[in-house]
Amino acid sequence: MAREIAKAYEPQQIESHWAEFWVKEALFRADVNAPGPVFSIVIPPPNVTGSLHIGHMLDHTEIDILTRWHRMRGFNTLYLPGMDHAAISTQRVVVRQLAEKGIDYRKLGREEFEKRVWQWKQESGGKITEQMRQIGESCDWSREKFTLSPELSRVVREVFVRLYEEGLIYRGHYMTTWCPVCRTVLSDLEVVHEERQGHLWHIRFPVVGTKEFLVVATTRPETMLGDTAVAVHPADERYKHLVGKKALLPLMNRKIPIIADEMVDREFGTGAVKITPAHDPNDFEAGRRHKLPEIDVMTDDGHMNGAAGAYAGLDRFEARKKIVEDLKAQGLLEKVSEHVHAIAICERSKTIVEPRASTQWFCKMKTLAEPAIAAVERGEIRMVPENRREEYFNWMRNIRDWTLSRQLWWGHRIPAWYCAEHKHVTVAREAPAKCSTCGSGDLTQDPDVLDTWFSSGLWPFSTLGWPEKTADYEKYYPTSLLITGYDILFFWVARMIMLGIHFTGKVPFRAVYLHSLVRTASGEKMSKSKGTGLDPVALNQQYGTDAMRFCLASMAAPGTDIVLTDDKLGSARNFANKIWNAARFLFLNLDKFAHGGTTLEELAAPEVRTKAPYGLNGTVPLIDAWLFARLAGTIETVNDALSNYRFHEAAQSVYQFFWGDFCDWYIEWVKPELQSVDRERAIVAWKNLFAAFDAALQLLHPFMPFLTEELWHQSPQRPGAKSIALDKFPEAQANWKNAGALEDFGLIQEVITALRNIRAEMKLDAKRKVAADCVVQNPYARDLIQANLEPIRHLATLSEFRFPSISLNPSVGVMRSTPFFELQIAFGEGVNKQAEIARLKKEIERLEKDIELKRERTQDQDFINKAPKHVVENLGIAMVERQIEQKKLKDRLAQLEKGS
RNA sequence: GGGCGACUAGCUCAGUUGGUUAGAGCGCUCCCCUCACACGGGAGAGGUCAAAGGUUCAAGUCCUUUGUCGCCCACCA
Repeated sequence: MAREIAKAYEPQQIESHWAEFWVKEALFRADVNAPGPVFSIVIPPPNVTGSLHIGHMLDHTEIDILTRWHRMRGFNTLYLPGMDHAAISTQRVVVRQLAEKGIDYRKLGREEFEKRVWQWKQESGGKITEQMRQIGESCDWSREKFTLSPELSRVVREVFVRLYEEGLIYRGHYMTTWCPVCRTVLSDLEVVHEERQGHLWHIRFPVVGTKEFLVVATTRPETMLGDTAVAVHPADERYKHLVGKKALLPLMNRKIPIIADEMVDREFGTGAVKITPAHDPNDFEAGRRHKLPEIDVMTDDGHMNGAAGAYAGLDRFEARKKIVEDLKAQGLLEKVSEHVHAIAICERSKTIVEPRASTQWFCKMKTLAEPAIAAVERGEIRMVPENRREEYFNWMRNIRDWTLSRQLWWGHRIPAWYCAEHKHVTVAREAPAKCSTCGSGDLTQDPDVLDTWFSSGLWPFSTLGWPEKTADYEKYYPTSLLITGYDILFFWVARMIMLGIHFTGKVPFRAVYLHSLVRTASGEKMSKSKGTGLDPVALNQQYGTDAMRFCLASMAAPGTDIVLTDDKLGSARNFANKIWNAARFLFLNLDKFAHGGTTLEELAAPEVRTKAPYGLNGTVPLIDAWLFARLAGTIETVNDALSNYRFHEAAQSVYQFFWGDFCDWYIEWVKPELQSVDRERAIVAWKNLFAAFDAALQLLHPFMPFLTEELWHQSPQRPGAKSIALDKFPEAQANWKNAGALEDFGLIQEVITALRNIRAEMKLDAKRKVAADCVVQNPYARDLIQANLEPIRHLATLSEFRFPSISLNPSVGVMRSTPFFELQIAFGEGVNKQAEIARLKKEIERLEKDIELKRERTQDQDFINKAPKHVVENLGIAMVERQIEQKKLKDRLAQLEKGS
């Protein structure tokens, strides 16, 4: 039964096959009744508008690695998938699409528009979950959730009503931030600040009844149309005499009071400030203090409105230009100075936002924040990397009320109704029949929807059935872990903690791992909807999903951002190919070997030869004891690293084990043994090879699920098993640990490397077999080397490996030595003496410096007295070793020079 | 205006609690298409750990200052 196995790993077909298999077999469906400790994780719900971008790829890779790892270790595991309705960005997408078809969404009307969005969601909203299936995420698809589903909307209303009844949600008229492109109010978090070079316009306000001017400085001249006062500091001598008088607002010819207020900074600008209560947060407060009228001069889309007099209808920036021109023409522009200031920009539309007083729904955050701060302080939620804690505390301690309402159509409609007669508010879980205050039946629901993060804030418990005490909720809440990017720490993580504790009395997750962001080569953040990023789907096609996963994992050091490049993906792809080819070697040779009559099952039944303590008598070969000791160490490192979200360390460790240890040394070492005429011996070799390979596949599976699943199925073992994903993660056996074997094999490796080094430096033909001599003083080391004579000869391409009883004569060949052994290849084999002389000189000099440093230290009384004993001892030993080595080299050099 | 992080090999980055000779991948040099793999094998070169002080017997690692870069938070017109 000779097999056909491709020479290079071709991931495409294999991936789609197993992706389909995992979904079809519903392998990852969680069972509340299954045994084992619980590991539950909910996905950071991607936007329904989205397709898989590189940030998701990282998120999802990390989540899936940990999920698969836990599952294989016997945890009752749930990975719950889902999507976010993403109020503002979804609305933007659909509005744009309609506009492309020449349809104005406002003309459609709300009901029709919502219908179109749902329709759109039906058609293309599932893209990202489809991609998640393709990349093999081990989700429980039967539990998939959507934030705007009827089921979760119920939870949203429940929470809203409860918070309202507790007095934590209120409606009021305050200063808010308005985006003229999105045409909605935003929360603080949706606004980003950017330093820009701007201007400070100094404008003359004539003081009524005098010839004086009061000069005010502003960065936004267009807002002056809504000015209702000018303020100076009460103690400012320059202006004291003007307080109480009126100023004439230029262009509008409105008389406005000159007031005194402590808020004014005498040092800034002219020390006089125009007050625009409707368009500036400070001015809003001042307006309240001084009972000033509030004049909103803008429309929802950033044009000047009817209150703006002659400027009505102009775009806000057009209006600014015109106003400046007009002021100049009237001689009222004192001067213009350069001014650097931070301007506020809508995170989504990138337009400059406007401070604007409006009536909105808010949530009081202080009371919610306190227990959320405490939970992290007490360590009930572990935050990784830890330095993010400070950021979290800082934000939470200075938290401000959350603007909940949005002037959008797509989202959770606010469950508040107003009666026609008195505008009484009725907040209810379901549409009420009459006003709760006056009993009127003429009710209208609030047109606004909730900030999309309101429903995402409930995600860990809303998805598990809360407020009902469902089996899922009881079993899987609190979730074990949250993995997401640090860019949404405040948007999402903090709010989940606050709302989770408030409503369930428990933290929503035991740990938060905030991962790195993936950046472009130029260091720019690749984020949702930006379009700057690499396309992971295309890259997965090109390199393989496993390679992508492994690449991301191996770069995902906590706290550092990732720059993904082709060469890195390429090397991960090479690793996948290496694994594939190691398997190919196993399978092809196994087939050949099996013709001898031994069944595959027999060969594959693991029988690790490390049960007895390994020794030189041959009962347990050194190579096996060494490999399984390395395996044990690798398992330990991987487990430890993954427990601490150190993906890069886990990946690196398994990479080194597979490539460096298993392929480069173990396979090469046992190759001759596998073909041995001694069939018993060969069978045992095969069993060990398989046992190690099997463990390696399991170890690799969380990182590279497709490749390992494929190879696991191609392996001849375990009849009846369904998937490696349900197999066990390898556990290090107690008798695998073997410090002696590690050390002893290390010596053998040194011998082989030293021999190869001579060959390479002396430019010997790589294929030419040469004779070498070896002198070992230490009897144990000599026995060890002699016991492994055959493999050494094979791996170092030697014709003969001799152990002369007399010491070696440096004048007859090139040598290498360590404290344990001396090796020599004679000049007759074609080596260059002069090159060796030069090398020796350099080496002696290097040792000289090293010895000198060590000598100084060993003579330092402070060091001897204060450093730990073992450090002092080790240093002494090291120095003596160096001295001996140097002496040898000097002798050798002397003899070589004498001979030449 | 506050707060945080980074600076280690040509490039991209690791480096847990301070302790012999600071690691990896890619790139580079030399040799090899050996019957798993050239997406490979073997052997190498390459670093005064941004700078200056300090603590310590001992500093890439701890402290201070400086420089360069990046990020977050912040209602100064």
